Amino acid sequence: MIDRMAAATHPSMEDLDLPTVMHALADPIRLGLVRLLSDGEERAWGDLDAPVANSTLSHHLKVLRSAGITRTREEGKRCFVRLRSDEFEGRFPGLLDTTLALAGEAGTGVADVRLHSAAA
Amino acid sequence: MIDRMAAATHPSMEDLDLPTVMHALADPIRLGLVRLLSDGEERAWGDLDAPVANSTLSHHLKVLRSAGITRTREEGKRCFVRLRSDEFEGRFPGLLDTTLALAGEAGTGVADVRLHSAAA
DNA sequence: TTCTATCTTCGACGAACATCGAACAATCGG
DNA sequence: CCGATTGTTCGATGTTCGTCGAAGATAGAA
Repeated sequence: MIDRMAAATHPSMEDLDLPTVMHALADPIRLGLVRLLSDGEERAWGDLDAPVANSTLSHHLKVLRSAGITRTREEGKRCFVRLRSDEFEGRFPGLLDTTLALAGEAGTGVADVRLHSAAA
Repeated sequence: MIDRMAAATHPSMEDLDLPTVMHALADPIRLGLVRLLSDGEERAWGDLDAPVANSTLSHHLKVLRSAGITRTREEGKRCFVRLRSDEFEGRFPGLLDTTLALAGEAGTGVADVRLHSAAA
């Protein structure tokens, strides 16, 4: 149907509003993903190990992408994800850094998202 | 039924998790309320002028209260609301300040919540 | 071309959510 | 005691959300 080739659509930062962004950050799995990506490195989709089905993981990544938080790059058959840190910082100053600092601590209700065995 | 006298229940900061807090901050009306309270002053419930029915406003204030963001005080027949700034800062450092800074700007999707004519 | 790996989309489900009006409880003033 | 004021709760409605499995689409390997 869609577009592994049409390159997953990414919103312009100007088009984003605060409620949308907050909502994207209001889920344990998505916070776990953001935490995993917090070092700024790009990660392969297939290396992401979250406690949900692949279809659900795809959904969560779409929500993060739609909220301007992550960028997805397609390379052949595989996908890579990373934070849009700099751009996001320009639109919502401080929000990502603050959230990452909080999501990094234990007991904050963030899901355990890690990398599959063969880490990069 | 309940308890204008049992004093609206407020959670302990340790019992709060990040997804809950983010969710509370993911609504235009609630962000508008938080913005209105951002100066730290206590406001009378009846002075709050939000574009929703009273029952809905009551609901939103309950969500904020349950997320540890606001505190409600009852004095006789009337209610007063204020932010739990200091306590909240201790549990989620930086989050409230960052959010308030962002909610204060235009074009961020925050609802227009103000005070009724007779402002305090 | 055919098969395989890699995501994405579809369709469905139950749960949670925002919203309203009406009914209710509590307090204060006659 | 009666009535007005002030929020809160209830019940209902329509929407959105998180989740899954199955089916689809694409790129590369065989």
